[in-house]
Formats: sequence, structure tokens, C-alpha cells
Amino acid sequence: MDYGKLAELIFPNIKGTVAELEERFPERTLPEGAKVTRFAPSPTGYMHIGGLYAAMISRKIAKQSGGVFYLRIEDTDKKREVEDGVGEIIRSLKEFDLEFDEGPFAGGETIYAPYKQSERKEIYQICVKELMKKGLAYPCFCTAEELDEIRRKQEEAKEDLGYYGKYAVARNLTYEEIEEKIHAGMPYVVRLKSPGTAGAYVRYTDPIRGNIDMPENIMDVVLLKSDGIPTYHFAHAVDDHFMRTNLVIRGDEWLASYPLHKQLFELCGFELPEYVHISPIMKAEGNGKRKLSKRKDPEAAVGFYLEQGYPSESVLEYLMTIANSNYEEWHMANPDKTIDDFTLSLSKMPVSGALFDMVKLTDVSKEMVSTFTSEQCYEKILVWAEIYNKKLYEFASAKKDDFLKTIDLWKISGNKVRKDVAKWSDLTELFGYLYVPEEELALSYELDEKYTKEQLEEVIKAYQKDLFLDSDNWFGQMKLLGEQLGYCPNVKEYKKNPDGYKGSITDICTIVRVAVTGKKNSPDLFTIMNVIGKDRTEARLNRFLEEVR
RNA sequence: GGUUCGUUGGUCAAGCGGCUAAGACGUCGCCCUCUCACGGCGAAAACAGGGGUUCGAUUCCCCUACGAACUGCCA
Repeated sequence: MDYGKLAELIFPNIKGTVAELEERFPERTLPEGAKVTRFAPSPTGYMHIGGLYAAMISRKIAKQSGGVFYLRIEDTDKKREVEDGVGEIIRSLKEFDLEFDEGPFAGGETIYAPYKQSERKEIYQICVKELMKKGLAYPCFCTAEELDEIRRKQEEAKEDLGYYGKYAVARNLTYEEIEEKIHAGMPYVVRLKSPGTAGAYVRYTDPIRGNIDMPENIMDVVLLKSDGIPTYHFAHAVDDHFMRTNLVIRGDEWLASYPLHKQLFELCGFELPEYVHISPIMKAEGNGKRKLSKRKDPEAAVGFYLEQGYPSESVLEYLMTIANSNYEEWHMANPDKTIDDFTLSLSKMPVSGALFDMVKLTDVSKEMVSTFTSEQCYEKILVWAEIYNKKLYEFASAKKDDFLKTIDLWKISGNKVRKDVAKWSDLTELFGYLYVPEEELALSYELDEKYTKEQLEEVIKAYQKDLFLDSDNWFGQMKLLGEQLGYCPNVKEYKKNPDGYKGSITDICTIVRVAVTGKKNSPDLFTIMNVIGKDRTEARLNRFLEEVR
């Protein structure tokens, strides 16, 4: 077989050479140890939390090594592609401040462009043509039915599944047969003619998992699909070589493809990049766990966190605790530093998939919110509310000073920090009495059954006479008021002699608190009433009286 | 079926031949001039099972069980 002739038959219009590509996409000049990493998603819908995780790690590694992080869109499967999938990815990453160092998605041009696989078709074909010239690739005209038949036979014979060895029938086509089929317009794919040996092994050392021995690739995998577009595997080899990626950080579902990728790089004459395979983020199910699924789990989408109003810093912080479990300790020892100051270690990444723990995220986020100033919270809430809570946005943007007071209310208690809020949607859920407009406010009073109707009325009516809102000793006034009604002003004393009183100052405060907020727990009540104002407080008291009647 | 990876408290996990097996979240209890929150103190809670190797295994080897990934003209 004259492979040169075959290559011309298959790729008559492809004139470029790999050598030219090497020149067009030269090696990068970077400091020793600098890592070039990429995030390479497919635009198949909303962004997955696992994608965010991978992107964060890739960017972090590039950044801390003085390297480059870029975005490449893997849009080689037009069937799965989704309208504005690329925009979705870019917006999501931007929300999390994960910016790129180069390329059109960073607002610039570089010699390594294009950054979308669909625009790199010729590059792949040049490389395939060259392989074909060397007798390492060939056209295959097998139909889906024929492939199914092969598979059936292999299953029956309990052999390895795939297109290889004696099953790779298209390997044996003569030039004349191929020419005839081409002229007849038969569809075909281009396959790798794998030189792998059955029974041979390749060793791979993963920074996370250590040494792994895997069988060498013997499959004649598809390089170019019938539409001339490359498969993932081939595009990966070509792109990561010519875009000069030197560290491929990817999900562990790719681990098994390593022998193939190694072979592809070798046959193309490319230097193999380093690889790291990271574990997926899992979701509990029954007794076990499974990968977070786009279809079943709303929390798989990064949009979920944005919508709920988790600060992006919180989500990243949580993901970092998963990525390197020593991060938390480091952060406790360095409370004023951020993720950017931390050195991520690939070898310390988890080997098995971690369950996504929403409770832990909540804790991390409360901690994070407590480090924001009120002004910072205000800015973030504004951005969030503009999209997800219009009413709140109106309030926040119209009355900034009032709004800042509400923030202080749940952020600060005396000289201590409160940690109530993990996400901005908590605002209306936890503090409806502050943030929901009066006419829309639904209060379901959390009242202990021990209080009688008369008791409630008595306390509220007494309190209505003077709210003590101008007092500099509101609590003292409340004690006095309680005492007049027969409630003990001292909790300890009350506990010693519960039968001597109607209740304690605790009860007085609780009743007023429930009347005003609907809730039996809240931040400082005096401050709440001052923040919502005298008129609204009085209205709430009246509303409560009507309710208990 | 084959290949590969994994399995320490409810969760995330440290550990890399010898420890009363860290820490964090969660849970529970106690304390902290009204509740909550914050903070402090404390408690319960784990090496999947079985064989080896070894003076000694959570750590090394093998087997079993369970889980996961791959096995596409999807990535």
C-alpha cells in the first residue's frame, strides 16, 4: 500500500504539514516550572459544579506556578451542543472570578488561536493526513450495523470489546477498494492503526494516585468522525500539544484513556504533557454515592448557588476545602489570608470522590459572610437582588442607609459577630420582618402554648403604652414593666422560685419578639424595632393583638 | 464480562510499621447579665471482612465484599 497516495486520496485539499504547525504554534517561553493549564468544557448546557471545581484547580495551579490558564471550547459534538452554551460557561466562570490569561475569552488574541475546536478542523486534518502518510491511520467504511455485529460476536466469545486486531477489517482494504468506495461517496471515519501489543502494559504516575499500570492501547479508535471532525481523544492530543498545555487537569473518568492518549502523542511525535486526574464530586444516594448529575440534582448546576445567593467566594472556599483538606487548617492559622495566598498541592487532593456537603457549605459561607464588611454585603446583595429578588433590590437601592442598618443588625451583636446568613436568599427567609414589605409580610407566630390569650394581651397592651424606643436602657425598662405585671426580672431568681411569678423577663421579651417578628428567636429586639421604626412596630403589635383574639 | 481506581466516626478527612487513631462540619450536653447568633468547655462517634508478612499492622501483600469510572463516529 502506498500510504502517501492514500493520504492524497482522502485529503486532497490538505496542504499544510505538522512541521509548519510546530512553527506556527511555537513552544511557550515561560519560567521554569510554570504550568500551562486549561479548562476545556463542552457547551452542552449549564455549567456543572464539577466543572467549576476543575476550572478553579486548573487556574490555581497555573497562577501559583507563574503559568497560563486558558479556556478552550470543545464543541466537536454538534448534536449535544446547546444554544449559547459558550456564553453560559463564560458567564458562570466570570461570576466566580475565574478569569483567563489569554485568548478571545480573555479579550485578546494570541498565536495559539483558535480556542474553539470547531474552528480548528484543518489543524486536525493536517495531523491525521500525516499519520496516514506514515501508515498509522486508515479510512473505515463500517456501518453502525457492522459495528454492532462485531460487538455481538465479541460479547459472545467473551472477548474485549472494540475495533482491534482481527476485528479491524478495514485495516485490510486495498487502495483500489478504498478508492472505489470513496468515489461511490460512501461515508467513512478515519481510524488509528494502533501499533499497541495485547498484553503489554504502560505505566502512568498520577500525582494524586501514584503508579498505575494499564494495558497498552490496541484499539483502532476513531480519529476523525464521518463529518471530518475529530473525536475528543484526537482533538485533545492535537490541541494540548499545539496550544502548548503542559499540565492536563481533568476528571478521573479520563484515567482509562491515558494509554490511548499516550499512544496518540507518541505517534504524532508530540511531547506528552503531565496529567492529573481529579475525583468527581458526589451526591449521597441510598447507602452509597454517585456523581452529581445534571439531570437529577439541582445543586449540580453552579446556577443553583448563584440563584440562592451564595457568595461566589464561599463556594470556591468550600471547593478548596474539598480539593486540599489541609486548606481549612491553613486558613484557621491565617485568618486574614485568602485562597489566593494558599498553595494548592495536587498530591494532597482526594483520591476518592467527596460527597458534596451542603451543611458544610453553609458553615463555610456563614464564616465567609462574617468577614465581609456591611458595605461589601450591601454591594453583593444589590447585585444578587437585582436579578433574583426585585422587591429587595428596590428597597436596597432606594434606601441604602436603612438597608445598611438591617445588615448591621444580623451581622453585629455588640462587639461580637453574628453568623446567621449563609446566602442572600436567607435574608427574606430568616428576616422577613425586615425585608418583606409590610403588606406582603406573612407572619406565622411561633408561640409557645403555655401562654394564654389573656396573658399575651396583657403584656402587649402594657408594652404599647410606651415602646421605650428612645430609651438608652430599653431592657431595664422592660424589666420594670414585667415586674409590674408580676414577671420576675431576674432569670436565675425565677428559676429558683418559678411558682412565685407569672413568668420571667424572658417571657416578656419573647412575647414582644413574637408579636413584632413572628419568631421566637431573633437578633437584638430593641434594634429591630428601631430599624423598622416606631410606626411599623406599633402596627405589628396591633396586628398581633387581632391575631390572638 | 474485561480493565482500572477506591473503602478511617453521619460528612470532609489526617495518618504513610509502634499514637490514648488528629482536626473541621454536624449532633448532644453545660457555661455565657431576654431568645437566637457569637464565643467557651465537654461528650458520643471510625480503621469494610478474612488471610498472610512482621516482635508489632489503619499503614505492606493476597483474597472476598461493596462502591465508582472506562469499555461509542459523547465528551
